[in-house]
Amino acid sequence: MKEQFKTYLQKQIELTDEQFELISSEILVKTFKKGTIVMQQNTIDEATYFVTKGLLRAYTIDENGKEHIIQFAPENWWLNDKNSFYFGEPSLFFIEAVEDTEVIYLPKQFFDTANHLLPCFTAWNTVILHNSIRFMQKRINLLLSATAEARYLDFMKLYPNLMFRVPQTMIASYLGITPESLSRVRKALATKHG
Amino acid sequence: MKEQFKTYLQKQIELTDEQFELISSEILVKTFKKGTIVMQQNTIDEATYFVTKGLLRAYTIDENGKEHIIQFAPENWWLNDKNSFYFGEPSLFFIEAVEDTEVIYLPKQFFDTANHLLPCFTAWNTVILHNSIRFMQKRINLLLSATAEARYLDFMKLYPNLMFRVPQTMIASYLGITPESLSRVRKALATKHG
DNA sequence: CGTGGAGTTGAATACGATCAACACCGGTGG
DNA sequence: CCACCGGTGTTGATCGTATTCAACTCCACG
Repeated sequence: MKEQFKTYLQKQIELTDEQFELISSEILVKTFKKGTIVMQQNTIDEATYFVTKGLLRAYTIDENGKEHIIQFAPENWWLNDKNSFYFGEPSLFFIEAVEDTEVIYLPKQFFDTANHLLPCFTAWNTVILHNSIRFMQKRINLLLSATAEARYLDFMKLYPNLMFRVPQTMIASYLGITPESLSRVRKALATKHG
Repeated sequence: MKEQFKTYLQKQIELTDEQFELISSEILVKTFKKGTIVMQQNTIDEATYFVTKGLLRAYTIDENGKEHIIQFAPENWWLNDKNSFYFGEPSLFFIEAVEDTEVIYLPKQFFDTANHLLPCFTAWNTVILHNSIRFMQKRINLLLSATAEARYLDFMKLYPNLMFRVPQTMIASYLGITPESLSRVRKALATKHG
């Protein structure tokens, strides 16, 4: 619920309870059952999701019907489709609830008012954006340069907890390989390290 | 020179000549001959480059000595290594001048003062960050889902001018394939379309 | 118990990588 | 003016990694 989001924010920036009251009128709490499509491709919905419980994934489907996962969003992660959220264009992704999930739904104007009322909010949000770019640059580099095995090892280091929450099929589609290939990579690693 | 940067900024945001004077004291003009390494990997330099003339590329070198291009930056593009620029950690990339190049060199404090003196600068900078994330999300999706040929076609649409400025070897390493493969892709496309 | 989805394994295939040779072009110096 | 050179791109032959398609196991859940 909103309480958890407030706690999170107060850990990140200076924020009184009163200030939170002012900005929180814009936000909604939404829950989704496992497997629900939270957002369809090619739709416009100028909002960001903040996950308070559960797990979301953003993915595309190519012309052969295969899914490709752009990003996972577990607890305390942000997720949005930039095309839709920020530029008002049709979304590139689908967003789906991988588990039963609860999110804070933040329309664009939430950010406008937060930026107005809380000077430090802007600076903090900028850090998040830079950090997100840093992560994506690293991911691009891995996709360009690393083998399936190396990418899998990196994934395990980056999201140790997701390993046990996400079916292997989805991990494979995040890594850009088939589920069969991932299975073989895992087998090779297992025999390698005993 | 700085004049070109001013013109660029004034097209983007409200900015008087006096305001530009105030913020421009922080910036430097630098030039690099073709082939110069502008920034080494694993160095810390908290600055951003704005290209006024020429072309930069950001790339990594893997353990086999192969290069992988993360990004090109032609005229009026921004380029930085987030690790170094924003987080003060050793850089992930090399940056090299692909052509004789002139840049505006913007230390981190330039952004601090610009944010202070020009309220609209922050908002505009945020748009740039969101846009850059959008581009990277799209690139990740392509790397996950598209064949070498499809990625090449997308590259041509996105950077029609770079086609003729960048050696094929570099395009290949941006696309994540070998120069030989790119050559074959081009041949296949040529025979396909006459 | 059965049923269906997730994961594993095997065999055949395809796509891009690798290694090597060669063509082409622009620049340099005899 | 020509011979040489190095860098860039092309082509061919072979190799390797991941894909595809199919069968099978294993649970979780009804």
